[in-house]
Amino acid sequence: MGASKSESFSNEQNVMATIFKALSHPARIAIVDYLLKVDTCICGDIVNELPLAQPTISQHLAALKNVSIIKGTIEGTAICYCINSEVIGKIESYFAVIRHRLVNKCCE
Amino acid sequence: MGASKSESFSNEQNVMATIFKALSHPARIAIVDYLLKVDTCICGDIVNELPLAQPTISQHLAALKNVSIIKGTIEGTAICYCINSEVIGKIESYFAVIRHRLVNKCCE
DNA sequence: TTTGTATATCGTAATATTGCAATATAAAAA
DNA sequence: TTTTTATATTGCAATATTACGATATACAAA
Repeated sequence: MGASKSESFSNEQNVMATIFKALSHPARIAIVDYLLKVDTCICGDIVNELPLAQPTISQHLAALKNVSIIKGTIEGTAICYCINSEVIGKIESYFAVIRHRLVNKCCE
Repeated sequence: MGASKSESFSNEQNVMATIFKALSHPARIAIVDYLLKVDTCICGDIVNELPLAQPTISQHLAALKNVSIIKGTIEGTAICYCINSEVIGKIESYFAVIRHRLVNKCCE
């Protein structure tokens, strides 16, 4: 085998795993970091910021865009990428539920 | 190549990517879900809960344990796994920072 | 000690990811 | 139209992940 048996899990479980997979590479964390650091939404000069070739950055951006962690808006020739706070909120509430359920659990 | 160039990124970026990678598979999300659902910390009957073979579950548990999302305590022959709220807190503060920096950003 | 129970590790096949050179696309500028 | 600029896609090699049968380990019970 080798492929993950996603049919065996709930839709919600697959969705969360897919979101976390998008964040599972340091380059993509670095892209999120950079998008947060710059004041305005920034376009493709992420290529100058990271030690990766342009096609590689483009792939990582696509991975983040596919799960809507970032959004891209066309600005002339360039594309302005920025963080989509909606998905951030979804992740936050996932952990809020965990936090809530952890109260009065064992192992502490 | 094919290996991710982790040397090129900050330690914090690698740490966060590694934590998210541990959560990037639906079986591991299902394990976290299950650990939250059961009242007490549960041991290896996760094998009966998920449609995966015992060695596969063991691998997924090891992946979660490696990044301290879960902790395992030996209880006789069995091992009692449970969620480690410390790491959950680390992830929560990561997103709290993002949330904080998203205020007054563009793209909304 | 032998047996049973719980979990981990090994070996390996199938599949997915990563990275980049080369190339394509698409819109603005000349 | 041609050129430039910004980004995406293709193709492919290197590497990582996933899944599981077989086997090992480790401890408890008989």
